[in-house]
Amino acid sequence: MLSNSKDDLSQLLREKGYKITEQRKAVLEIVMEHDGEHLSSQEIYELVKKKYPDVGVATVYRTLPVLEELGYVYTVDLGDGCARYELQREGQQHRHHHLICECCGEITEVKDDLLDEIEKKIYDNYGFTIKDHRVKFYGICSKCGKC
Amino acid sequence: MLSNSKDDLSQLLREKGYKITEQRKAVLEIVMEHDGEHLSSQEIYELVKKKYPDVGVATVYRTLPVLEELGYVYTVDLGDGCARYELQREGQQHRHHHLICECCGEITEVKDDLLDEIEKKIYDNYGFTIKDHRVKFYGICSKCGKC
DNA sequence: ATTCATGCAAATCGTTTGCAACCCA
DNA sequence: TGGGTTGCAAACGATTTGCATGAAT
Repeated sequence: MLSNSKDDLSQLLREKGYKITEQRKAVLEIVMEHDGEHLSSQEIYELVKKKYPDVGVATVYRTLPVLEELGYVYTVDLGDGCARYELQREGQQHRHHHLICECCGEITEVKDDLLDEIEKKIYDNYGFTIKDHRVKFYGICSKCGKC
Repeated sequence: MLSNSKDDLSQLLREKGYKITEQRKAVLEIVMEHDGEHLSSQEIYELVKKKYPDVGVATVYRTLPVLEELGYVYTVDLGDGCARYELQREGQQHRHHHLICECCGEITEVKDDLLDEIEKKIYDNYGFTIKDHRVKFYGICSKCGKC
């Protein structure tokens, strides 16, 4: 079970044979400060830079996959041609789904998984064992639906 | 109801105020020759180039969104950092789902939609009206499962 | 004749890489 | 000490853009 606390970073890094550096702490710090957002690597770099001006782009780009490996973040693909990251919530084994409003662009997270039955059907029909999924729904959110 | 036949291209282009050109016909021709594949813009360009050497990259890149608008293709995002296109099948109102094998990389299409119930639940819980979806399942296909 | 489409090359954008200097273990 | 890590700048790959030419209506 992984914890999202920043204090565990050192330990997790050590376990994987990575070195503990200020830069890695900085990137995690920034990402944790933006829970619920879907920042691109570029945006994360800019935020890191603002707080810690000496950190280079390459470091941020190299750190994000490490944080992903350690279970702190995972990538979200919003189809805009850049890698985006989202904080991995504690106790969440699967990625959650995203509702993307075509009107205002708001991204809502779906807390429920809801796919168990479908995944079973797919196993029955295709012999495909599902380990993870990425699900995006496009439509109109409740706010925009009223207008 | 749209038809996937290449003969309708001229008409659809005309309806939208686009001009009918050999290049647009060529791109559609190539895409139709590769039904079932998920070619990147780059790959489509190379295939077009092979058959019609005078067509430029920019034209292919400009044509694909037009074909998408006309309903001939839609984009698939396989997370490899490039735009991929797939032929839109006749009579298919929603995008189908993809099963991506983490072992051999094979991409299988799921013919059934299976999401109606979930979409209803999401409407009930979030007030979000779903118009389309992108669903990818990652796991192990039947062939790889046996090894 | 007008407007839109094309090909080319240059520009852009996000990301990766090579490398010398640097710092953690 | 010694190998992973960093910052910088250059390299990269996919895609887009400006522009003068060319083709379609």
